Amino acid sequence: MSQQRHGSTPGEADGVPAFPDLPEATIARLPEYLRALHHLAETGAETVSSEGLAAAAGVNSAKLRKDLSHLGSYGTRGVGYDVALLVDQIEYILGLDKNRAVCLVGVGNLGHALAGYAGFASRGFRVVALFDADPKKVGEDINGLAVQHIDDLQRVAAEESIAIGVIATPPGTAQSVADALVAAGVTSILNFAPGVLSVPSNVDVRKVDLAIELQILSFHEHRKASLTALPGGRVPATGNSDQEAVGS
Amino acid sequence: MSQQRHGSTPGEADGVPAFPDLPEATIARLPEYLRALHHLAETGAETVSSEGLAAAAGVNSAKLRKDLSHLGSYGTRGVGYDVALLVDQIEYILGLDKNRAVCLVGVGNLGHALAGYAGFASRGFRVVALFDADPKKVGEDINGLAVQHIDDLQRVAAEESIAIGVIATPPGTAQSVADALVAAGVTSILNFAPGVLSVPSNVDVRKVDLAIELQILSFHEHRKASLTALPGGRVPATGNSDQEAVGS
DNA sequence: AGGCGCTTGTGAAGGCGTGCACAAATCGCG
DNA sequence: CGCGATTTGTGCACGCCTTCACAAGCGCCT
Repeated sequence: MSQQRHGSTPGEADGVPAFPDLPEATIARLPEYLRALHHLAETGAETVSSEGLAAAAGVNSAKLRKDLSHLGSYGTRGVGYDVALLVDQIEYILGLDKNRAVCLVGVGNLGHALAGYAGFASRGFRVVALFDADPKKVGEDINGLAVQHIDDLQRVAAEESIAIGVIATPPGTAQSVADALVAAGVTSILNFAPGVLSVPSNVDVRKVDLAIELQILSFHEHRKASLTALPGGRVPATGNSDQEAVGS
Repeated sequence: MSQQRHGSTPGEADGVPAFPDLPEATIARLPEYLRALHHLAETGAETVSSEGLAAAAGVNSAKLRKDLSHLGSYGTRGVGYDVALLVDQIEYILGLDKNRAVCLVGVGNLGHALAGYAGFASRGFRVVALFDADPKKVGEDINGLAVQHIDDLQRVAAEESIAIGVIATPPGTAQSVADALVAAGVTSILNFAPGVLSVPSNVDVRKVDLAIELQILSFHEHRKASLTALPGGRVPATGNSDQEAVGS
C-alpha cells in the first residue's frame, strides 16, 4: 500500500511513522502468524496465500488480511505473501530482533519448568537471571543458570538491562515482587500468580492463570451437559473454533 | 432479578432456564471474581459492594455489576452482594461443584510442573491421570500419581469419566494427542503446545502459549522504546491497566 | 500485447462489549 | 413513619472488532 516500500529495511520507511498503532486484537494474533510462518518456511514455501496462512494460524482469512494490512503489508495480488519478508516484518514489529533479556522470579514448581522452557529461547527471548527469596534455593543451578537472591534483583537488572520480568511465585508474594521489579526498571511483567497486581500505568502486565483456564473449560462442560440433557438434544458448537491465545 | 429466588438452591429456578447464556467476556471474568470472593470470605467479610469487589478483581465496577446481573444476580441495593451466596452461585455456573477430573498428557518439563500445581486442586479440579509416550517415564511417580502410557488413555478416561484433558507435549505430537483425547471422549482441552489443534466442533479448546505472551509484551516494549525516543516524550500508558486473563 | 484467473486490500455493515449516568430499591435513623 | 444515604440494576450511546463482498492489481498464457 501507500508508496512502494519493497526492499527497504523492515520498518524503516520514508514518511511513515515506524509505528502504525495496531489494534490490540491484531497484536495478540501476530505471534501466532509468526509461528505459522516459521513453520511454512521450514517446509520450503516461498509464498503463502492469505487463505493458506489463515488456515495455518487458525483464523479467518479476511481477518488475517486486515491484520496484515495494518502493518502496511507486503503482499502481491494474485500471488500471496512472501514468507521470508513477512517473517522479518512481524519480528521487527514485535521487537524480536533485539533478543530480549528476561528474568524470572520464583523458582518453585512452575518457575523451575519455565526456566527450562525451550520455547523461550527459540522465539527471541533469553532468560538471563533467576531469583528466589528462599536461601535454600539460592545457588541452585538450573539449566546452567544460578539462582540468585531476590535482593540482588536491582543490581542484576541494571547490569543486564532487563525490561521484562516473569513472576512465578506464590500469590502472597507476587505484589511485593512486582514492586521490586518495577523499582528495578522492569516495564513489562508476565504474571503467573493468581491475583491482581497494581503497577504504575507505564508498566504492562499480562496474566496467565492456569486454574482460570480450566474453570472456563469447566463452564463449557457444564453448559454442554445441561444442554444434552435437554429436549433440544445435540451439542450446538460453542462457535469457538478459533482458539485464540489471549486477549488483554 | 426476575422473580424472587433468594434461598433456592443455586441455579435451580422455577421457570428460568438454568442456563442464561452468558457473554464469553463475562465467563472469562467470573473465575477472577470467584478468586477475589474467596479471598474476601477468608478475611471474614459478609457482604461486598460492587465497587469493592471490582477493585479486588481489577475491573470496572459497572462492568462487574453488568456481569453479575447476567446470571440473575443476588445483590441487595444499598447493601451489596452476599459473599457466600455469590460464591455458591458462581461455582454452580462454572460447574465447579462437580470436582472435575482432569488428565494431563506429556510429563516433560512443563507437564511435570503442572502435575504438581497446587492451584488446580484448590480450585475445583482433580488431576486423576498422567500420560506420556516415553516408556522411560511410564511408571514414574509424581505427587503420588503414577505416569501411564498414552495407549491406556482410552481405557482410563472411560473408567474415571474424564472430560477435560491438558496437553503439555512438544508441538509435534500435540495434534495426535488431541485426536486420542477426543477419541477417548474428552470434550474440553487445555493446550500448552504451540500450534493450532483441529478438533470436532463440539470440543472446546483453550490455548496457552507462554512465548506468545512474552512476544506481546515485547511488542509493547518496542513501542514504548520508540515513543520515548520521539519528540512527544513521555510514555502514555497502554490503557491496559485492566490485566484480564484471557478472552477466547 | 491482450485477456483471464487469482489474490490482495478495503469500504461498509453488523455485532459485541464497555462505560456512563440514572432510576429503582433497600436500609437505618430520627 | 418518612426521609436521606447508599448501592444495585440497566437503558443508551459509543467504539472496537469481525465479516462480507467487491474493486484493484498482478502474473501467466496464448
